[in-house]
Amino acid sequence: MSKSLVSAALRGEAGVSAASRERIAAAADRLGYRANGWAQRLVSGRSGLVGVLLTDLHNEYHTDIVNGIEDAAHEAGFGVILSHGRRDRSLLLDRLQGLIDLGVDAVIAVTGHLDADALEAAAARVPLVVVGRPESVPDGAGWVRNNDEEGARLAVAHLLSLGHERIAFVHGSVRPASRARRDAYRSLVMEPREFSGAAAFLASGTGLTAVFATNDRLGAQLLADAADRGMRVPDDLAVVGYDNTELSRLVRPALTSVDQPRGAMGTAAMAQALALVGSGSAEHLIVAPTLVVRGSSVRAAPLD
Amino acid sequence: MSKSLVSAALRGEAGVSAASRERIAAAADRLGYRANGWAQRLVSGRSGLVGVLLTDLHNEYHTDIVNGIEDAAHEAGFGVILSHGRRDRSLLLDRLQGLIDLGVDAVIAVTGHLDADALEAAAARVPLVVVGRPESVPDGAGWVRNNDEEGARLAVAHLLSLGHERIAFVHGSVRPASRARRDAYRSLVMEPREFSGAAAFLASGTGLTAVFATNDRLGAQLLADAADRGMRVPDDLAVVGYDNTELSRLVRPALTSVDQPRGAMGTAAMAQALALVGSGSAEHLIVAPTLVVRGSSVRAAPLD
DNA sequence: CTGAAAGCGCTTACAG
DNA sequence: CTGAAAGCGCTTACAG
Repeated sequence: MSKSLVSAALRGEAGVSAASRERIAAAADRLGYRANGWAQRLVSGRSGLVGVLLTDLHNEYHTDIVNGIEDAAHEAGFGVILSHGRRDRSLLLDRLQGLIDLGVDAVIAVTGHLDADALEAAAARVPLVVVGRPESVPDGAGWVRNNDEEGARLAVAHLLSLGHERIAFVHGSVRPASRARRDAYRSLVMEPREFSGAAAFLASGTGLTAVFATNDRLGAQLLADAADRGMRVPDDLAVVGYDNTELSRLVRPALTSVDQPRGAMGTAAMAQALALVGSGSAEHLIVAPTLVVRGSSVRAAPLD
Repeated sequence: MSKSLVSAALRGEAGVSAASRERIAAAADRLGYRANGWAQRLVSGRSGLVGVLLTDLHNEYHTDIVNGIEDAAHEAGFGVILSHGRRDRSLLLDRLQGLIDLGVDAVIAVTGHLDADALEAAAARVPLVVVGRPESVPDGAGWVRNNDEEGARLAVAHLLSLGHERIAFVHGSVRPASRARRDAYRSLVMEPREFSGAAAFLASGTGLTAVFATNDRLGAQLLADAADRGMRVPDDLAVVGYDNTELSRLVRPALTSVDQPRGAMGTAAMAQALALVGSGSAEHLIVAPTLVVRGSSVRAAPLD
């Protein structure tokens, strides 16, 4: 039983008799032997690992994308390593560097918070796929995002179809995704009114009858603030959010929201990462959002 | 400029002149050189990495603990690798094995979902710290959890002090933490009534006036279901949750909830992991929960 | 500070 | 299938 035989058997290489394979597996089991991963990686030059960089763990949007990535990675025999930079730019860069130094075969950045330079630098060192909407994506990197313009259109068209004419847009931080939604909103509404934060909107007292929030958290905040002021939703105010997270189902009235196919986005991102590792090139993908109607915009809507 | 000098300089070892250090750093920068981490780990036998095993990403409870771990790890010069097994037992075991195979210096399992055997096997292979409440924790492993009995006592005492006499307990899956809360609840209430799930409670129509939910998600679900049935909270029904997550602040009325010092728990877990790596032994830590009163139990409570 | 040597634990050919 | 050899890219002594 040579060293090479054991190595081949343990890695499941062809050309090892069933008898040896079994004997070796049994012995390894008995001895608790496991190949040293660092030595394997050192010699093979590949890690079998893909690094996932997250902005924010505590957000279902990110989580479901990660699940999609993990499913696809597992199927391809890859391990997934998660790292998260909260919303701190320098922390995010630090974690990105950490993943690259670790030697992952590819990085999937699930964030819109990295600037062009940082992405450029990362893409030069490792196959890179971005999920989300940063300022720009370097050539040669993969990219998956939803069609924000279309999502905004769905939201606004829904409110217009309900007879609302004075519709506001509420955003938090102004990032590319939010900006795209706002631009689409502007092009569809006669007198666009934008507010930064739920409080600003409600304090304005402008008599607007509907609001499109750029994410569910803001949407939920609007519902809470409206309730605190004794406003009835959707009668006094109709609200539409974005992301269709669990939150949209837990609040009352439940929140009408634009859905992104998160699992599919993760799976596609992993497929692009594999393509980059293999052929060196990857496609970009823009997925279509859909609208999920609930009680925050239509009284008779199902509770979900 | 020998290989050894470069190695020492790059690792910031003492005994390298400032001049060499600078020249070497500059050259490395120019060439884009970075030491191969696998080779370093292979030869040093240490990874500088701690693996964190999560049950569920999309839960603020877990997220804040991770933040605490990361802060402490960063301070100690350690990197953090996250891995998550959703709520699937075999997936969780798989990920745990993956972390160990990767060669992390310690594993922090932020979950109560691993059974005694799995924990025992893991602890035999790597310094292990558990955050949460599994069935049992192996000797030699670190452990951090909150005092569930005390948390339940805070919740029930609060409701009793408001004059409620018929208080229900609602749980989801029955795990040790939930069981401990239930046992404490039982010992404090005259006629304990337990329900599995929010729907079961509300369908019962028993005229109970208050409910203690074993987590915020269930609490939020109870609020939603109560609203759907036209019940007024807290007048018709008072609700208390557990975990004091963002959800408790976003729903209306806002949810009274038991808080665990999550960040501190993460920090303590990392400290235990370092102690295990160093001296080989670690303490157990049980932290005290506190009660955060909001509108779901007291009408006049601040909105938060 | 320098430089050559040994070795970390594997995989990869290669001759048998 | 076997076994010896070389090498992956580093760090660790060690003699100068």
